[in-house]
Amino acid sequence: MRVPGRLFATEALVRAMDNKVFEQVRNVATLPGIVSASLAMPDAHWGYGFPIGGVAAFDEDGIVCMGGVGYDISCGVRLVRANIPRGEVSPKVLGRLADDLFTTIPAGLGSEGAIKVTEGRLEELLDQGARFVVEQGYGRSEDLPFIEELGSVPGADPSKVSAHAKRRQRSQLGTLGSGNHYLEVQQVDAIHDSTTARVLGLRAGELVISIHCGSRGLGHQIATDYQHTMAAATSSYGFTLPDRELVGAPLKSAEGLAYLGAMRAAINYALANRQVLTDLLRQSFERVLPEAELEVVYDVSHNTCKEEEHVVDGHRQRLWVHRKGATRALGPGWPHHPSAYESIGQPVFIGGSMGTSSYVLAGTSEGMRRSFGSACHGAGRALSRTAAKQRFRGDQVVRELAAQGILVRSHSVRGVAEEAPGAYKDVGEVVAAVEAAGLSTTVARLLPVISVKG
DNA sequence: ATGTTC
Repeated sequence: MRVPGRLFATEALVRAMDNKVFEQVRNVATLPGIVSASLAMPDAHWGYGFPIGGVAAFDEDGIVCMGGVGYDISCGVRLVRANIPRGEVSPKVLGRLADDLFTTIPAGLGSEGAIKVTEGRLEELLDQGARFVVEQGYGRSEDLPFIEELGSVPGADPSKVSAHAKRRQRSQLGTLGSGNHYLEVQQVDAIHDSTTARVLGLRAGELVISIHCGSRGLGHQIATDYQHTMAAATSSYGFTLPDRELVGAPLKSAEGLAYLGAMRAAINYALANRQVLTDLLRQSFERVLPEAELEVVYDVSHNTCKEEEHVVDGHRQRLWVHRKGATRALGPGWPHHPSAYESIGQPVFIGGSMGTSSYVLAGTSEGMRRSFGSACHGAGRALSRTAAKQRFRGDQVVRELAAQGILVRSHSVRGVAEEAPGAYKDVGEVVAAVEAAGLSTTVARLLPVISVKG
């Protein structure tokens, strides 16, 4: 190991962790150019090469690893506030909203949207992200300051994205996908930090909407393509690795630069995807609940590699920070923050599971020192998908949640069983561990009202 | 996560 491994968690969470996580944290610590420590968040679990919940930063002489980002490039969460109290919406209207969202928001494996992007326009989309789709009429220019990187990460290189990856996304812009992706209408249940909540426009009892999804088939295909490129690079640059899943290329190499260019294109695709979904969301609310006024609170990813400046051992350094299942949570004054958020750290959105809480957090200066400005990303599974399917029945889960007043609309009964609340750890415990470690502070808790899933 | 095993 070149650096120590460091795990942020409570004793109970460490005991619940797969031993594979510790092995993977240790493996990542051996990689060329890694700085300070190989980190894992309290929701860490076994992933491809890196643990999901893993954070690792490399200096310019280090490498970039596709396993440090994962297959769902730039998966993330956008929070939108509706500026209307739940109490002002009747159960009947909530039911109509659930049905309208279910028909309006394309979701599910292989789901397709109504938008076809021609090849020429796709290059612009991959280069400009949410900024491009706003110009095309999806959403408002006022949304852009409230998206990470102002809606468009620089340095994307669409020419490094394979024709196959481009083809796979053909009808996928503005779609949720499947698995743990969802669109959820929630109510602000508890305010933990009233000052920051006020800055974010979050008021107890009001409705908000979380959109959790990524770059769909495009990002997945980029990861698959570069897995092969990186394997070839690893052997040609003569790295010896503890795990072949950790293949990577020097940051300055042709292969490394190509991956970074393609990965940033996928980031822009994901930002555009969530922007188009926001537009569909507004259309749905406009039909059913026109009193609502939908404004973007923020949009943040949890599967990325980003070039950032951090202070390490007293001096400022340019680093490439891999966050895989770890939310960027930069401290106050972070680059590209909207002026309205001058006084607070980067907003962080932690999804629980269907039927449980989600949390809004904010990054801290201490998190900058301890985790390169990173936090957890979710509850983390307690049961595998297979185990969850054996334990739960999807139709029964839907009925039980309906009895609690939570409306689930899903394209897949089996998917609901896999995503049952009982298949996940307690998200509150994970969030408490992040806060105890000083990585972020808790701002508000959200409770589900309507859940739209693939 | 993923046209869920090229």
